[in-house]
Amino acid sequence: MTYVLEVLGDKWTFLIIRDMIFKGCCQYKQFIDSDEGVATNILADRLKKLAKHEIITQCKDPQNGRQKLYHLTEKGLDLIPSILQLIKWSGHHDVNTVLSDQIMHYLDHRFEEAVEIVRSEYLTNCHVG
Amino acid sequence: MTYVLEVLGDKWTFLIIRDMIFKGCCQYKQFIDSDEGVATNILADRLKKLAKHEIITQCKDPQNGRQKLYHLTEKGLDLIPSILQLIKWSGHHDVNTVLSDQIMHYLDHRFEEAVEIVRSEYLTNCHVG
DNA sequence: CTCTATAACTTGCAAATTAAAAGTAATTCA
DNA sequence: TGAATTACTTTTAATTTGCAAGTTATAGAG
Repeated sequence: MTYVLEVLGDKWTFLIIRDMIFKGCCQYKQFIDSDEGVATNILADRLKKLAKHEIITQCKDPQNGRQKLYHLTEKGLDLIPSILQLIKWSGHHDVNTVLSDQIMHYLDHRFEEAVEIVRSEYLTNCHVG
Repeated sequence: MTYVLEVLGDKWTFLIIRDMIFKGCCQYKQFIDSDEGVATNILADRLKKLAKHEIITQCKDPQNGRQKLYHLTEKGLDLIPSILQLIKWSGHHDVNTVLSDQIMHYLDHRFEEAVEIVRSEYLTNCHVG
């Protein structure tokens, strides 16, 4: 539990992982352009930290040598249930979090399926082994 | 999701809620004495914030007028699934988090039951309506 | 082959936040 | 009445953050 906090107990770290899972973000630029507005030094620091904890991997884009690609590891993907539970909580208790009836139904009654959908969607879009 | 971070995106807030759920902490002194070592000003600030968001309630102890009692609301109790998912993740990926086979089995295969057990145990120990 | 653009950082500094220590207020118990 | 306990608040120093401005490496255009 202390480890979870070391890894996730920070706003920006959390948002980075969320943007990877749900927006398919995998480049430095994409995180910077994301609506949250993270500072460049903070982003670099958090990406380094996440890589150190093996939650993400960093590699050169074979198509474009000046870009790097960030991808979630299995350990990172295993955070999907936790994040979905938090989204579910928001759906129930935060007026500003408006989720469709279908999504709420999945979260409330078919949680494991929801996890699988999010996971396989990520793997499809980010086509990594 | 932004709301979750506003509420939980902070190490100490998270630890306070965890200590309430799993250690039955309900007094200022208990949080201070807890192994984590939170500073008094930070604790006061976070308890105020949690009360403002209606995740906990604050009331005078009828038995001892100089004490206050902090209790989780329904909204706060609804965080149990999120926290259990994080514990489950720790059990799988952090070498320092050692959970018994029985607990891991519950988290992996009977998650809803685990949530109910933790919830009703809290309600029993903290005997609030 | 040079020149400009782009991506991914790093550095420096002011501002905000946190931690540690000491102080305060209300209540209880001797 | 006076010491102890609980729940804070205040002060100050240290740490962390956010912003702006560099820096490095690669790509593509001419």
